[in-house]
Amino acid sequence: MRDAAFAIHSTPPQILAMAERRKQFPFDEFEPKWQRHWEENKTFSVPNPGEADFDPSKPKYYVLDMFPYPSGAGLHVGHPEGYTATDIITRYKRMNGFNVLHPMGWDAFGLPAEQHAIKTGEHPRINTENNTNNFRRQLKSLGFAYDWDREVNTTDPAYVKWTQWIFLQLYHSYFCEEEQKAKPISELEAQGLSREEIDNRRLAYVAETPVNWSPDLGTVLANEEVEEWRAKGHTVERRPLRQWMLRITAYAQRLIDELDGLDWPTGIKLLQTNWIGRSEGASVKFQVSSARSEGLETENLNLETLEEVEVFTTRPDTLFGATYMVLAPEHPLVEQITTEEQKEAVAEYQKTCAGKSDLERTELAKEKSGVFTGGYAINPVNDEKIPVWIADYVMMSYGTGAIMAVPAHDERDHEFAEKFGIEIIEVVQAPEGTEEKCFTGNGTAVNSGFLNGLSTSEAKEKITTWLEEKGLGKKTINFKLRDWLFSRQRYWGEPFPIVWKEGNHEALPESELPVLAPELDDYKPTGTPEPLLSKATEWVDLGDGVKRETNTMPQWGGSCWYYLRYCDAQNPNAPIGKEAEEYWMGKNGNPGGVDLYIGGTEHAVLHLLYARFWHKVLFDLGHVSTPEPFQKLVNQGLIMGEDGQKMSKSRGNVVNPDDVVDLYGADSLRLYEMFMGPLEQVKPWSMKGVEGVFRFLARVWRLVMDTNQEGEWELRSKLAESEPNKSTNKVVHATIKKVGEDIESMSFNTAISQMMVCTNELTKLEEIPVSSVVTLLHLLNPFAPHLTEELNASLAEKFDSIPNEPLADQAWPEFDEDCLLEDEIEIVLQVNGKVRDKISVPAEASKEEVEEAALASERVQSFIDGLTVRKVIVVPGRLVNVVAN
RNA sequence: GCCGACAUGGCGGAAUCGGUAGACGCAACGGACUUAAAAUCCGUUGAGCUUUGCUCGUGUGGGUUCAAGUCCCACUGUCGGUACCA
Repeated sequence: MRDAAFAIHSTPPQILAMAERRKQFPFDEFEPKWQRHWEENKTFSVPNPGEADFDPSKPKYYVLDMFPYPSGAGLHVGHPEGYTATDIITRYKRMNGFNVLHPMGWDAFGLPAEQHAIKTGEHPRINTENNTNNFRRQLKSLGFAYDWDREVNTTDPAYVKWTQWIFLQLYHSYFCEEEQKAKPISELEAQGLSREEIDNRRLAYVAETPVNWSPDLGTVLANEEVEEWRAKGHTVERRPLRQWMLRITAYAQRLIDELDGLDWPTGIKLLQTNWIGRSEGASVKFQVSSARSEGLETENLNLETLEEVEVFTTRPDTLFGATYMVLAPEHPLVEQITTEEQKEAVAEYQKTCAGKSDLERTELAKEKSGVFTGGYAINPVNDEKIPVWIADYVMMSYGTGAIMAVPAHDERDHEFAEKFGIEIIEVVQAPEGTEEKCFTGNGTAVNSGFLNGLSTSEAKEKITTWLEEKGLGKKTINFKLRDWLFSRQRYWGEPFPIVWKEGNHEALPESELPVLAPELDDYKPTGTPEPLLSKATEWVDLGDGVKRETNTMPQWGGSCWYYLRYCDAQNPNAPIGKEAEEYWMGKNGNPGGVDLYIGGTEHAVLHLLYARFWHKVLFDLGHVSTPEPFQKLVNQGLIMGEDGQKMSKSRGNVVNPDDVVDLYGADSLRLYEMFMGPLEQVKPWSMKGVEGVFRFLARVWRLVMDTNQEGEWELRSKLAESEPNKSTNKVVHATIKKVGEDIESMSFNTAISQMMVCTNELTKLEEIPVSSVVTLLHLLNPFAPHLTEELNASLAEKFDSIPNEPLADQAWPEFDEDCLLEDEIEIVLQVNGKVRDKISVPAEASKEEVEEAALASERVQSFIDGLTVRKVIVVPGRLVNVVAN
């Protein structure tokens, strides 16, 4: 997936200079060696149900990384942060007897490859392949435990086929409101609906809509993408275009409700909920004069010439205070309503607005603007004539594109009314003590006829019922979420499996998938909204007036379902086989299939929302067995530059992982990324910090290895097959306990510090028990797999008690609670909450005994001398607090 | 403006349920080893003071409690998201 754009980098010389090349242990020899070992032995390949070697007795665990967009810049240090975390979990779960699925792949469609193709004339596939190879090399050099047999690439024809297949599932489905789920379109056909009626209900449909069009990129862009490309100097303008849309709004309610059962950060849940933006209110119908009905300007209304405008409001209780109405400048009724005198001003204003993007409209939002249309609306509650304005603070794309304006109780309306001298009528009395110029809270209805005296919530209810009875309105729920604009005019994306016949779209049969784009002579944009693929006239024209759809899908298409493909990556007959889907994605009593998903927050309302939508459609249609794709989500925090600023080429603070691996080895990079601080936190890079963990790994190495006279590495003479003593056992078992618990809670930094403590203890010993060392190597293995495997292999060669088997294939150590018990416990003695002394008592001492010992303390006595002891608080195993005055 | 997250030594951070604030690492300083340096090893390192010890100390101000980094109220600052959504 694309992340905040990172430019090409290599670590700047000043940072490299800090790290002179010192190899305290030969990581450059054993790291590639173990990587080769894992690759040749397919150590981390995991079989599917039904395959040889599949062990059904083991529980499954699916650990997923957000797959990268293989940019030309290569990995940056942010990638290995999340990847190391999932890798530790993977290795830990494997050692704990799970079948672990931990795959990697490439989100490889996208504009940068196409930009490269425009420049060089080279097919984007070649550039993509080069970049992918580089990314794969980099990831392998970090020793991640991926099952590379399951590698997927969204641009692979075998993958494109199933992305298109899923699009067709959307195309062939509609959303059944009663059952709140997707159902086959064939049901509507059976009901005898017309072609048009059916097309209007498909989950994938064609509509004319205003979009962000960039002439020099030659494509439309999602709202979220506009800023990024503008910053790179491209122009983006708004214009209406006919586009493919996906009906994600049908799922708005479920996308909110079903977040409930997910183990996601509350911030992300909130972000999605706000993005979907549910608001409850009422729609109200207003009669509006049209330009032809001069009558409205007088007292004599000519009802025959009235138009009807519907508005949405969350405050129907303020209807009596609606003193004007505003239509969005693009509202279709504006033309009919505008009077002859106002025509010129209105047209002028519309023109100004049309040239602005949403963004510009917002930037200029400080000052309200608008124009009176000359038309009037009738307030249905009191038959008052209210002026109709157009203003760009009303958006065509939300609600009905029209509002009733209540200047007394809405800040925007208030500002507007003040500027243009429109009447302001108070209809909600604020509670005592509230002094606001424009009260927007809940209060008591006043000046509101039959609503007077009611509380805001009662008034809302009463007016809504009243409107419904009169047929003037009804209770309505509105969502901010818009349907998903799903087509792009670029080349490097999946073509739609659609053809056009006599102005109608038609799906290609499954047998014709994948539909692949033809080679082009040049990849330059057409300069018009005509998609690039339209240049391939032979490919487009299928004869008999049948033409191919020339738009392509956005990058999000491939990333919406890649986690499913990993489960059954080679399946030629389906996107995912039933048995594989049920095993890896299947129910464990959880709504989500993937057990752990780690990635950045930048996809909170993009990929993570889109993927949930597709998954729900597939669930409704019976293709997957859980309603949600991702059970547990964790966001890793951004890694800042050494200067505390965001890493960027222009600041010269970018760190290239290749350089770090070169200087300190992959294990050091992995360990440092985990030792920096809590995974989810934003934190600055420090080359000195890398050196710190490098020194720790060197200490672990020297715990086992020593140089002989010839300067060769050999096992240390202090190692012995002896029984560890009590205190050694205590620290080792405490480490087993803490590291296990910390991995489970993803507190990797504290797990590492405990292993540092343990290493320091073992280093001090005159005779080092190999069993303790090997236990430490097990614990450290998920973090620093190369070093630990190498040391373990060396030990196994010499000592018979050590199994000659890679750590990755061994079980996670268990701790013995008895080893953690102490004979004597240190008790802190406080007087009035201040620490005054520390005593040692037997572990089994009773409360009374501890209290007695505490009061016997000379130091305590000296502090309570002359005072009366009021209370003695004994916290078993911890402290005694003597309260005296 | 709104929403969210965060605030602890010179720095990154630790502190499970309210119970010894500063684990672990970095940096700094002192020592050992060395002809010397690097590496390594050992030690010191929150601040202040009248230094066997005492006082202060987790953004600010208040509160609850025998006891507050942790809980409650109010505020300030930093970062992130979002923005005329009726």
